[in-house]
This record gives sequence, C-alpha cells and structure tokens, in this order.
Amino acid sequence: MDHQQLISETLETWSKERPDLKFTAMGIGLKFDIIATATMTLAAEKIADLGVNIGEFDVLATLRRNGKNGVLTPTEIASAALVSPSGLTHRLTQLEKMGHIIRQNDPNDRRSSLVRLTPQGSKIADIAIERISEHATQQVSSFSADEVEVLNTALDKVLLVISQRHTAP
Amino acid sequence: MDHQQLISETLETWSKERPDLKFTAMGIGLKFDIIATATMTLAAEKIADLGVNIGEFDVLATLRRNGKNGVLTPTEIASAALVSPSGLTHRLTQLEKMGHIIRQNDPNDRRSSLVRLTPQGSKIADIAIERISEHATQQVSSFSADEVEVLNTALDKVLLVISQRHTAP
DNA sequence: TTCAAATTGTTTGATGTCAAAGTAAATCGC
DNA sequence: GCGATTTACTTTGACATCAAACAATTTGAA
Repeated sequence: MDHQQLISETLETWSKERPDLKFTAMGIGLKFDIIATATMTLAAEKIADLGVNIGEFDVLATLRRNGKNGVLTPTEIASAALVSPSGLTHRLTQLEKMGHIIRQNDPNDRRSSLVRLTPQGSKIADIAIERISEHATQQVSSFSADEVEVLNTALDKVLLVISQRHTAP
Repeated sequence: MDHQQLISETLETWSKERPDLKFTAMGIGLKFDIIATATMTLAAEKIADLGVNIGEFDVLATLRRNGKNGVLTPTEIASAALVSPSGLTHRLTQLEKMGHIIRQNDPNDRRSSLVRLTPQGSKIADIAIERISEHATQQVSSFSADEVEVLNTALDKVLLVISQRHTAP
C-alpha cells in the first residue's frame, strides 16, 4: 500500500472510531515521520558504497565545513551533529579505523582531544555531500521556487514551536 | 544552539566551502528530520507513563482502529505499522507480557496467528490516542486553517515524489 | 497426487543509539 | 592553595530495530 493511502486510511478509520478527536494535526506528524525516514534512507543508499553511514557522514561533514583545517573537539562535533557523547565516541572509533579521521591530544586541555580530518576523510566528505545535496534537490524538483519558499517558511514555523516547547516545557 | 540556527549555520558554511553546490533542498530535508525526531520524542514522552513506547503504541492503535473486534494477523499489523517482521515479533512479545494483547491460533491457517486486543490494551490505546492527537493539534495551534492546508498539500507532494522513487528506482 | 515454491511468523546475529556510571583533568570558591 | 564541583570523553549495559536464516504450513503446477 502507498504511504499516502496508508496515512489517509489511518486518519479515516480513527475518525470513525473516535469522532470526538481531531486527527488533522496528527496526520501532519505522521507525514513528517515518513518523509524524514524515507529521505534519510535514500541518502544513506546514495553513500553506502563509500563505506560510511549517515551518522558517520554527519561527523565528516561537520569537520569538513567547520574546520579551521578540519579540526574540532568531540564536544563541538557532538553539539553540531545532534548525537550523544557515547554515540559520538562510537562514530569516531569507526571513522578512525577507516582512516578518515585521527584523534590527537589537545595541547591546551588534556581532558579533551582534537579530531582531525585526514585527506582521505575530506575526499569522502566532498563526494558524499555532492551526492546528497544533488539527491535532495532532485527530490523537490517538482516544486517551483515559490513553493519551495512556502514549504521552507512553514517548516521554520514548526521548528519555532518545537524550540519553544523544548525551552519551556 | 537553536535548531533553526544550527541548520542555517550548516547551510551557510557549506555554501561557503562548496559554492558549486545547491543546499536549499538539503536544508528542507534536515528540517524534516529534526521536526520528525522531535515530534516522535515528544509523543513518546506523552505516553511514557502508560508503559508503552511509540512502536508498541502503533501496534495497539492499529488493532484498536482496524479491528473487527481488535483482531488482526501479524502480517496485517506489520504492513500497517511499517515495521519489519522481526521487529513486530518483539513488539508483540512485549505487549503480550503486559497483557495488552493475546496471540491465538488462526483456525484457518496454522502458520498464522490472530492478535487480539485485550480490554486493557484497548483502554491504553484510547488514552494514548487522546493525548497524542491533542498534542499534535497543539503543535500546530499557531497555524491558521489555511496554513495547515498549505502545509498538508506540500507534504502530500513530497510524499508523492518519495512513492514514485520507491517504485521506480 | 506430489513435490517445488511461496508465505507466515520466529530466531539469530549484528548494528546504532542512548542513559548512566566511570575516569581523568580543569576550574571555582573559600 | 586545596578540596569540591564541573567538564570532557569513554565504557558499560540496555534497547529497538533490521536482515538473513529458519521452521512450519499452504498453495499451485505438473
């Protein structure tokens, strides 16, 4: 069954069973979830042959674009990549094994370390970002420039609500 | 740092490092991901005290609304809940332990089984759907009816693209 | 009829993630 | 200065998920 059909059927049956509730907004949430999952899955497929998953790409990408020479501390990477400290440790371990990054001692703070992108890792990041940005562009190629802007504005508005809820629960 | 700021900074730094690429569409994908993650996390929090996670709720909800008396086969549930067979087995095992569902033999097909919602499970499903639908409605309460429709239309258009890609890779 | 193919659900093994505890080092307050 | 607190990263344990292998059963074609 089609995703769109699955969602509309879900909303219809719920409305029949619970006519006292409103499901329009929940449908929007479902759509967000399905779109996000599909987008990430497709992006992962685009770079699977490079040997890195989306999370690992995110780390490489963060280093590639933020670096003063592709060097950041794990804490800086974690906050930019929205991953937990333990999750980041695992990603860095994998990337180091592959030779895409190296971990060096931070001369100024011995608790910390410096994560440095290797030339190989930088190359992987560049290839991956080309494919992912292009794929994303294709995905909205049926949208006019105006429609893209309308969508972007709506998404920003939702993001704003989420940020507010997050700071003021 | 704010999510919105994180995204805009990501896009800006990428544009500076790779001016040959277009990042607007990728930004939309990032927003989808962050919104979907936050939405599901918040929904999970709303029902955490019921002792079920979002995946388990999804199974209960599927039974609650689709049932001829809240009875479906695992295959039917899996396709409605977008979960793998092995993932569903685990969810059913958990729900059975909690007493929210029971598994019975299918008299017509001995390979299969019938998953039946217990009165307790039905009650949990009803409480959960009330909270989740209400929370979703609150999340877009700053939107006018027109804006909701515009957003819904845009999401449907993206879903359509995804479905096409899925069937014709 | 009979046996190969397809279907159904479970088991197994692996992965990626997080929360919480742990270790080490820097900083703050008195 | 010196102990308590905070910060930075890693380790450990748990969890949800998936893909692939598996066992049981049904279906279908010769």
